Amino acid sequence: MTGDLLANLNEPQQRAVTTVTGPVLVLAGPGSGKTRVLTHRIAYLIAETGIDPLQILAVTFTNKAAREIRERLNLLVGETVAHEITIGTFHAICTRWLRRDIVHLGRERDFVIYDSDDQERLMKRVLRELNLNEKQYPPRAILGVISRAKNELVDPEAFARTARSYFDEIVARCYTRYQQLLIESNALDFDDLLVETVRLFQEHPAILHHYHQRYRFLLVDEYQDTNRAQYLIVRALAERDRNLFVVGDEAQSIYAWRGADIRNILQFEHDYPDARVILLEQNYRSTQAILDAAQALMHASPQRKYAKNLWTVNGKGEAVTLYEASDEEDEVQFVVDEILRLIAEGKARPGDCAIMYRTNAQSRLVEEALIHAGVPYYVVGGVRFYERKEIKDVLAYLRLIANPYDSVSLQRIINWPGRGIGERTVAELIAWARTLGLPLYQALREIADNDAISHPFGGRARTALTEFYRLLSELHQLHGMMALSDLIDYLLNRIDVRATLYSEYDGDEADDRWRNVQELRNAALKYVNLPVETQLTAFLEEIALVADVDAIDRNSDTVTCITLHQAKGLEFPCVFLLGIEEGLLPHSRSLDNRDSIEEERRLLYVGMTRAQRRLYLCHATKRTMFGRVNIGARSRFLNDIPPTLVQQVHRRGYRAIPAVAGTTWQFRTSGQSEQNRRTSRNQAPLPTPQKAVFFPGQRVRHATFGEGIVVDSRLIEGDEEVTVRFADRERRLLASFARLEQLRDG
DNA sequence: CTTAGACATATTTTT
DNA sequence: TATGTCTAAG
Repeated sequence: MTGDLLANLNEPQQRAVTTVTGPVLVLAGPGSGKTRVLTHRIAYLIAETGIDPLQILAVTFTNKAAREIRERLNLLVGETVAHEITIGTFHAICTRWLRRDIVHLGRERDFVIYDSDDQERLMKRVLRELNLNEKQYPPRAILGVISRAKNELVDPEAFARTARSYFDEIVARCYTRYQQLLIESNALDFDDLLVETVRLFQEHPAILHHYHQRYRFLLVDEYQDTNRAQYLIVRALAERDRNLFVVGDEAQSIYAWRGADIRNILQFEHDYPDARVILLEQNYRSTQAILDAAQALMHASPQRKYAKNLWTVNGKGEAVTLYEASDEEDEVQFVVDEILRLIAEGKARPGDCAIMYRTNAQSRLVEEALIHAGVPYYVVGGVRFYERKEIKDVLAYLRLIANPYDSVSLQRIINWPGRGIGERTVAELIAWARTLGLPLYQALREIADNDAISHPFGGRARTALTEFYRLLSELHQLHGMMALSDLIDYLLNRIDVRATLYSEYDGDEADDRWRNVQELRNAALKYVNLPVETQLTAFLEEIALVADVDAIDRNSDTVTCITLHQAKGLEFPCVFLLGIEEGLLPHSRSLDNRDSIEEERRLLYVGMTRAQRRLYLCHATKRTMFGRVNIGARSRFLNDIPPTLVQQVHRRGYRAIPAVAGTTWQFRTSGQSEQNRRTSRNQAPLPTPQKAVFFPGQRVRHATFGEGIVVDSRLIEGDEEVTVRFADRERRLLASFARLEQLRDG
């Protein structure tokens, strides 16, 4: 057994797996087999040391990572055993613990979880209550400060005491009220999930003791991304047995702006003087050429503690390519042409390629160029499913069914579908409820049921509010009474969501949105096997914490377009990095601060180390941003990579392909772009033709270029390259992407 | 209370 | 450029 688990591990990996007790810090360079070490270690603990799987707790940052670990453990120790190990994100695990014990903190166990959209809505309400201007005090900015405060375990009172600036004093007032409203709404935001867990451990040693007994072996992934609260949770859990195993890489810390505290990993040895430190430096992912360039970048950084020296047996490989584009169009065109070339030469498939950029705004051009070339692609991110308006609206009803005190949800749908409760009435309702110190739902109940109470609502408003209350309580009655999918069906009918959507949006868009709602309804079918009472809660929780279909489908053979942040943890044979320019990477917003500039450097490092075989670094000398042409200098980071490590390519006679007249509109509206996104993602697997389908002289039609005549056709690498003369010019297309429609002669 | 046009606004986002 | 929010008129 030992042989199996250690067989394919290098020496430091083996040490990491077999050092069973005491604190261990594993510094894992990119591509060094970190997940392997984590999973093999868990398997080793169980199989070799006889540790009870129930005593193992493994914490990750993403659901994806948690799932990956679980799946690999299924293979290593079998599903039955793997099932007994606690694996999850900080937030998911804390939620579970809080559901059990939050009553000890004076809160209800059926709390809802507010996502950033909910937080923002709540903060807007706070600002209005406090008569503050949203322009002067942007809700997001205030929430950012509050989030940082929470992560540092600073409560509203402490924050108010230490407020230095006028702005902070304002924030202090907002923070106080925001927290009151969260409690009143029986809601926790993401930060609260962590903070309340820390409180639980601090204020109730017996509960902490319970978990000391339960979890004897702790593993934490991506330790460099932990914030203060997460650090304290880990420290509390580990303080008795000290069997703490953390994995991380300070060079890949790119979330400081979200509160991640790089000191947690840098000071691990200080926190645990007896810690074993293990460096994983052998890289299994990239070529030496890629590693050399990436390392040159990092070696130029003034901030390095655990400098790693990555090496690989993969060989030198292709030189890293540097391309200086004249502008952003040239840049994406180069990338797309290069992808087409690699495909045509059989050196890559679309699914091998990833295009990475600093800001989401850059994705639009990329998308257009890919559509234009007929290459299947898919954009990671964008509007997440559960963040779509229609979905959130329906979810708001469901959340109210589970917890009518959820004031954000209530406010969200108080006039959706429209029922004559306007802004004015809502404002008055909120103000009135506040003077009575009642949650909105209770205030509504008073209006509906208590004739004696005096309130400012006469005639129409009063009727509308009463009816709304009756609707909510009717729906609330159904909680736990029927299967979730039936409940949703009932709801959709009761408020006629379909008709509402069709009245709000026209044809195609309404179709789209209604389809989304149905998709939501189908997602609920998954819960059919749970007891009826728990289906809704389980559903809502999964939605709150599992955020999105965070599975990037690597099976569909499509080019991946992705931000650098989201690319962390992924790998692709061919990686194209765009916009490596001053102002974009490092981003202009990071320039005033040394630390944030270094974070940008690490971001580039993360991007570069995603590449397995080919890496392209691109920048443009001229870029249009916000409708203005900017001259962009190449990024300072490129100067840190010696010219000997990159090969600069030039293109002669480049000329942007003019957009085909009358077709650009396709990319203009977001709705249409959404459409394109979907179709391209859902494209059927590539056919691999044995013989040519097209022949010279044949008439064909292309979705973008229109009708044309086939000039030439030949088979290449399992595909067919067709040359077609269109109205404007000749184009070479790959049959599998171009989806040419064959027209009959006549 | 809803609707059209003006106007300012503009990273990254594991949960 | 393109988005969301504010303002004035229907």
